Amino acid sequence: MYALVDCNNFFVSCERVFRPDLHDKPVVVLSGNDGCVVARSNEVKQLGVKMGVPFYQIRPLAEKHGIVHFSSNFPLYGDLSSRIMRILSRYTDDLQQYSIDEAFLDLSYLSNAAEARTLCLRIRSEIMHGIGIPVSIGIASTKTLCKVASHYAKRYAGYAGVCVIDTMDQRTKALAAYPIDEVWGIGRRSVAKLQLNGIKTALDFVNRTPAFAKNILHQPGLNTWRELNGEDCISVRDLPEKQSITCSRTFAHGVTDRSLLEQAMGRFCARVAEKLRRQHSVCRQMIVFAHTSRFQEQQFVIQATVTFSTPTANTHEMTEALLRVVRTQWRPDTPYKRAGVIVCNVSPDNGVQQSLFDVRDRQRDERLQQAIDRINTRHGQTAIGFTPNIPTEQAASLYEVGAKSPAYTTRLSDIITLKC
DNA sequence: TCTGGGGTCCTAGGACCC
DNA sequence: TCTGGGGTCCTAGGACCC
Repeated sequence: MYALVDCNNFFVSCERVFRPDLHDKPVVVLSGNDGCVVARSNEVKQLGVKMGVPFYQIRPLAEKHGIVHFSSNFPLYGDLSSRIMRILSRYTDDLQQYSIDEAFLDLSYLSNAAEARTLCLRIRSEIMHGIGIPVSIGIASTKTLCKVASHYAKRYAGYAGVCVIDTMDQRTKALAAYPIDEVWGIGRRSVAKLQLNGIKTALDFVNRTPAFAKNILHQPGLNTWRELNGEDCISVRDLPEKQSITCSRTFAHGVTDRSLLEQAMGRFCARVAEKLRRQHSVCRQMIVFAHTSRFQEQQFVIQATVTFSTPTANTHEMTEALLRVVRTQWRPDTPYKRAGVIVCNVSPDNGVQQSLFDVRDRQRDERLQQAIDRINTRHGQTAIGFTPNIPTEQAASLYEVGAKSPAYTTRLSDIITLKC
């Protein structure tokens, strides 16, 4: 038996923790650059605002209904998330965190569904009182069915936030009322294929043969079919080491100044290198890209895949490679709107096979890296680096973060003051 | 005017091996 | 004229997730 704990409207709920005045108000959280809506309160969902719409398209609606908007504040969401996960880990030896706002708990140590429900009601109230985030919990024998259950838990107040799918009868009823496009693992393309075959609900799908599922949707679709039929076959690994790490951003305005672009991309590079080192990994390849707006007719791209002869996680070495790419491919008077760095071919940093023709002094690189990391830990992550030092104001103008809330729980100067 | 960011897994086909 | 059989590894692209 599993329980899926899923935070309700997570980013919005995080903002509300420190703004109780917004509890019944319509609230959205926006993506980078205040571009798209990435989280909506229930009030906003009821107004018909869809996930992912560009914010400018709903501005009139937002003004009319007084929708409050926030720029995304990941330090806050990440911190509240880890507090929730810490609570959950007390209730099982096997906690699989699936995303920033969801986790599966293995509850097979309990003897029946009623016990599971009682426990989950307690977990729910502990998170509500301890952190201030409302969660929904779905309990079932497979992860896909947990998703179904949590969907009902979220929508019907009668469940008090915890819904169990235990018996055949409950499963049939739940699946009959569950649209096929809501099923975990069935995306847009698959929905189109299934609808051509007259499948509208999850029940329609499970009533077909496994051969049909495999034929239309291949192995992943067959796994989903099995899970909906109660066979536990999808595993979720708890925060494994990343196989690839990306840092990319869309800029508020097209960037035509090469130094500015280099500085921005240098930070992306430093970020991915740092994340690599934190998980004790090195990468063999790095993809560097920058391109003009994808909504323009004519597009220009800087794009290259760099292969390191010896796998690395060294910011200096990676930045050198990055700058070579940018300086070779950069076009003057071209407004680069989005850029990024991706590392792939990631492996553990112990036992790196050094290239026979390696000319770098790796021990020296290592000492320099450690010195820089120490300085940046102490004085801020961008205190020193390898790319041009752009005045703070100019660097800040790259991104729109007009409505960002304070880092209430992760920065000393942002801690709230209570007036008693 | 304005349109996010970060991941995973699977599959088919090419290139190569004996 | 006719042209085997059995593998592995890599890659790009598709599909999906939050």
